Amino acid sequence: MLSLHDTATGEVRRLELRDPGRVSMYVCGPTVYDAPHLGHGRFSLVFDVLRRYLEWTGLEVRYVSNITDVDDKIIARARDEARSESEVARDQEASWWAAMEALGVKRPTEVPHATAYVRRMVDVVGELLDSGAAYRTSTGVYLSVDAVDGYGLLARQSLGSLRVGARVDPGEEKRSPRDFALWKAAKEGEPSWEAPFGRGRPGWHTECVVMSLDLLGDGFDIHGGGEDLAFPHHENERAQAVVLGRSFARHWVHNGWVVDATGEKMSKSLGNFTSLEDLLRRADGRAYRLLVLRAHYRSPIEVSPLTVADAEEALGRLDAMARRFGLAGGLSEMSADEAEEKAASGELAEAGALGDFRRKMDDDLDTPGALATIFELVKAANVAADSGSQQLGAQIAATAFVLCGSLGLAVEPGSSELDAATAALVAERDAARKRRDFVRADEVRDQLSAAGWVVEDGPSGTRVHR
RNA sequence: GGCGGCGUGGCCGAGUGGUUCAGGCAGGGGCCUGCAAAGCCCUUUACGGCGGUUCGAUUCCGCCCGCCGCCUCCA
Repeated sequence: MLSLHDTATGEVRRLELRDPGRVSMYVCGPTVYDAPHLGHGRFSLVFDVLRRYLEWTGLEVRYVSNITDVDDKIIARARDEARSESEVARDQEASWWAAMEALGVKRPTEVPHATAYVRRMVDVVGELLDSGAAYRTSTGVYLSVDAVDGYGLLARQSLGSLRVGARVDPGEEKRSPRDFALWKAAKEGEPSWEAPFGRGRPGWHTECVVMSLDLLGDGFDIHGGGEDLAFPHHENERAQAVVLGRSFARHWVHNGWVVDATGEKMSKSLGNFTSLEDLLRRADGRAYRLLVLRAHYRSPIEVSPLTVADAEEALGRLDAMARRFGLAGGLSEMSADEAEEKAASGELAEAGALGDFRRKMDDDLDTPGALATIFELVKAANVAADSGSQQLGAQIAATAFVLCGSLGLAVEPGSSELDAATAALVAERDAARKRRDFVRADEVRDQLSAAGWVVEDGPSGTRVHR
């Protein structure tokens, strides 16, 4: 069974499931006010890999990830563009899913939208008011963090040691600067909903606690997101659950930053971010997945033209393997159990590698180690084939292919479907080489390369792909 | 100020108290090839500094230097 680092304890511990065989996980999704950037891509990939790996090992995963579609920044953008908030949210959500598809991220099993949960949030805010931990002001409803046992757990700091950052806005009438908004009183021209404590809209920290508990139930298994969400966002969600007397996430998982070539965190406020769209225009989405997998999920990753190109080269090595051994399709969906059966029956080679791979993944998702296992298989497959054991090579390669599939890394042989003109050129090159007319053969190769084909000569003649 | 992380060979990036090696990429040499491509083989004291513990530390402890993050919207 998998062990994962838990932010609440600061330790790697075994994942103890609420319901054996079934995993419930909630990952904070995007606020749809702008184009998704590399950081969004990273958390999506990290949790997609976690989800896929759990599924691959035979667990049933319920993966909920929300869309925040009501928020200050959406309102601000709508205002700037003289559009409605719902239009902004709809458009930005569309580019979110387009980017997710390009990255090969599986759709979560449920995607709750904040605006569809306002009723439930109103109920919860009412309960928090009834409990006495929340209070009303002229600007909304706030939760008093002093009323929360163990506030600061996820920051791993005591309440008293948390420095107060921003000054308290006198207009907010908060009792403590760290109190946070559960409900924001309606302002002219902003989206708002009716509530017993006044018309308004929900605060960000309320939607996730409501939706996660509503869909996954008390004591669900994993709550995840980027490291910067640990505090205060996740802490504030937890605070509400504590006040409500409901058991919340059993395990907190947070991923590290994307940093630029100077080692600085990529963020909107610093302006040093790259949109996913920019990256995907320049590079294969699979290369970004590989780049993310090459570092441990809690470490920062450097994304720069250099590291992306490096990942693309490594990906090319995997694709070349698929080409050499004719791997495709269905294999990549083989589960761990099936793979082990096939390894036992000899259909897949290198059974030891399966165990090795799982040991590494089970150790807090050591994806760099898992990739090393895969690349060792690639080499072993090539060595076997080079020494004449084509079949053994193919079995080893198939094992590597299955493991890539478990990480959502779609290894592809590339397209080698030829149009008639290309096929004719290939035939001509073969003929020219046969009669040792290398001048003509080279001319044909140049023509093919100019048309975007990669030319490889093998024992069975010229092969091209792109 | 509080809390936390990091510093590994040209680059990215794992890992470990001690004999042999993470892995990828790039460069160099070789094999194969008509030439390429792909593939394979080889590639020179790698572990921030100073102390300490130890038979032995890159790995443990202390100090120092440097970098980064959270404490405020942020994946």
